[in-house]
Amino acid sequence: MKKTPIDKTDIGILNALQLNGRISNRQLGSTLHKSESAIKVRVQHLQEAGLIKRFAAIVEPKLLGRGLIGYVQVIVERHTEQDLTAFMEKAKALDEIMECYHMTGAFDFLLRIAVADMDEYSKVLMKKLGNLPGVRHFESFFVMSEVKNETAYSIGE
Amino acid sequence: MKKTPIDKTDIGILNALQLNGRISNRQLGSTLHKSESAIKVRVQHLQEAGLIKRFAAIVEPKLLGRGLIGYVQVIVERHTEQDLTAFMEKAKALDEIMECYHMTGAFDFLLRIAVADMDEYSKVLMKKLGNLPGVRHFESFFVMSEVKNETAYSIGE
DNA sequence: GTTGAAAACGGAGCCTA
DNA sequence: TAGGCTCCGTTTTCAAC
Repeated sequence: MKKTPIDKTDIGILNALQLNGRISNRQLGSTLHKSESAIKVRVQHLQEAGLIKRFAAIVEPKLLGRGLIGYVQVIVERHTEQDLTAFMEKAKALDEIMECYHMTGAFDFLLRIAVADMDEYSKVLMKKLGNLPGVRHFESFFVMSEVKNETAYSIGE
Repeated sequence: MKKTPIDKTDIGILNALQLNGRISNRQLGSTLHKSESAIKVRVQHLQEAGLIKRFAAIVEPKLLGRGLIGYVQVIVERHTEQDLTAFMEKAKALDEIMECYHMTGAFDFLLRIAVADMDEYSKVLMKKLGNLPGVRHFESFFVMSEVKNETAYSIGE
């Protein structure tokens, strides 16, 4: 069905496609010394195996009215399965929450919020995050400047 | 030179390309009621204007030996420009640091680290993060499970 | 690999503000 | 008249055999 082990060619494909998701199979083949068809089936397999989740255009939120990025640490009231899953379901549904992780340590969830400005953040915090179920405590931290934001994992193997 | 205002067609293009970066111009045109050529020049303009930063394959780090994600809060010794820029330059150069933000509030930088496992994290912390210049304090938090990780900003205008 | 289909590219001409 | 569009021929890429 699918090949689990990854070889050097797959690594080359993954590294290249992470940097340019629109590179042609032919061009990939010429740098990796494989035929276009060989590249094609490998890319398909990488997608079916879930190594490539999707192809996406990476946009600049600053230029699209989502320039304020905040990270929010969340502590919930009780750590029952119902409460945790209820929180997670609601978090997934909110457009302003770009990322949500269940964390180890001093807090339970870490959220990445993207909004236009502090006015909107204030509204989101009160009207939306405030209504998330079972929350005991929020603490917000804001991004002043983005030093690095890399989507491409450098794969060496 | 370039068109700053974004219209409804651009919004449609951006929303679609964020979800599928490999959708064809022709297909985009048919849903947005424009010709293939019109879509093509708009996508070019969106790239030149920096609204689209790049196209990328989004991969699954768990399947690529980068399954442990940690967030690290960093407090630096002094907030001089030299110290801050020195830290940022070094952070940018480290492959394990996928994201680095200069933050407001109780700590100075937030790092997203992707490594294979706790053994590797321990080494990275001591050998690499420990050598970042001017650091006073680290605090690490780890992702137990990823509830949501969205790269597509929903653009409404 | 080869071949037919599909998509991208690039230019000419049209329409509108 | 400049910007944006459509139309269409050419080149490149895709996809199936």
